[in-house]
Amino acid sequence: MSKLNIDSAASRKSLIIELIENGAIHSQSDLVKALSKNGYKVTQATASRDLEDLGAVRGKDAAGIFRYQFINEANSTSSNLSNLILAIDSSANLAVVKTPPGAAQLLAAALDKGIKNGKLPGIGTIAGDDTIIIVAKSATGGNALGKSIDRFISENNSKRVK
Amino acid sequence: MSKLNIDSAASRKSLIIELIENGAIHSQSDLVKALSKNGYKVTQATASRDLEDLGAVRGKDAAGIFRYQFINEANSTSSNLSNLILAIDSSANLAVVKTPPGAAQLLAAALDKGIKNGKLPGIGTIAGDDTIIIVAKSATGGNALGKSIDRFISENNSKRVK
DNA sequence: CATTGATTTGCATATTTATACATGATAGGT
DNA sequence: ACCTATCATGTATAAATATGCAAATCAATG
Repeated sequence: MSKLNIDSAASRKSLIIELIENGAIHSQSDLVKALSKNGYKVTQATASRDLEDLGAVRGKDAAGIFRYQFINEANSTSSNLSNLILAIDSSANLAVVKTPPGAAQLLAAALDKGIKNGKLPGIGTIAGDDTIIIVAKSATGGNALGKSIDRFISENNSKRVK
Repeated sequence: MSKLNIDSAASRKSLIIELIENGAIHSQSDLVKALSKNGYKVTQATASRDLEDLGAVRGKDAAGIFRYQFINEANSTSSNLSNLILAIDSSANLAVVKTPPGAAQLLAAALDKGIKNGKLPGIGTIAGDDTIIIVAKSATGGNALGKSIDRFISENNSKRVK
């Protein structure tokens, strides 16, 4: 794990989020091609699974063209924060959490509580729209912090995400 | 047209909205069966087209089970009200407009303006969550009112829905 | 009520997506 | 280092969905 971004699964999903937000993914084979251009060689089966994990669905846009897009998170948000964690990555003293669009602030609020309580070994967070960066206490604590976050959110929420 | 509700397309779509909101539709063949139980005999192809028209998409729910559901309307809402008209039906002095869940109030506000301006031959509206009833001036004006509504909304908004 | 143009639908099929199973990789525990 | 359990992935295929085309239906008009 760790290192900057060459570790398959998590970073691949981050890329998929970007690709979808750019509106460029019309089918799973599209996605396979786009990933391939960026150095990720996976098959349609993996694309299908990734999209499922990310909660992306295929529907026609305003122009009547199929695109993958993110479904309204309102449903899952209410009960289960762990649904909002799409990927956790780390580097040196940082952990990086990807969320569905718009969910970062909400999830970051929960992480802040964890830090305040001493349940998470971090010293602070910043959240954008779909990404949260959490700063660890130690210079190499990013990786461990990522794992703590995963545990923290899953313990405080009923169902664990697959 | 008109009559109460035995006219295929529009009322079938209304039913589909209900079925989806009840969370009972997991696939298009599910939908074909459910429609059949309610007296609508259509094939999977028609189900596919109806779902497309309604903007419903298939994605896994919190429990990991596939369900059809409505996509976040926020996108289309902003620019184009005609996207919000899913079906227009009429009976005697009433026109009935179906919208995606939650969009009825918004669309009704626009219709109210049209009435106020004299651009729509109606005398008032009531809106629920996904349905608007508009009362026509004349005892048989529902049908014509429905058509006026369609025209009114499409003229005041850029793109016409398919 | 015949004609025309537009809309809806089914049929058959192409396209797309999901998944059972097998395999290789990874992490933990002893 | 070995064993074991868990997870990620590909392969092959099943399941589900979209769509070109033709037939049927409907609306409007003379």
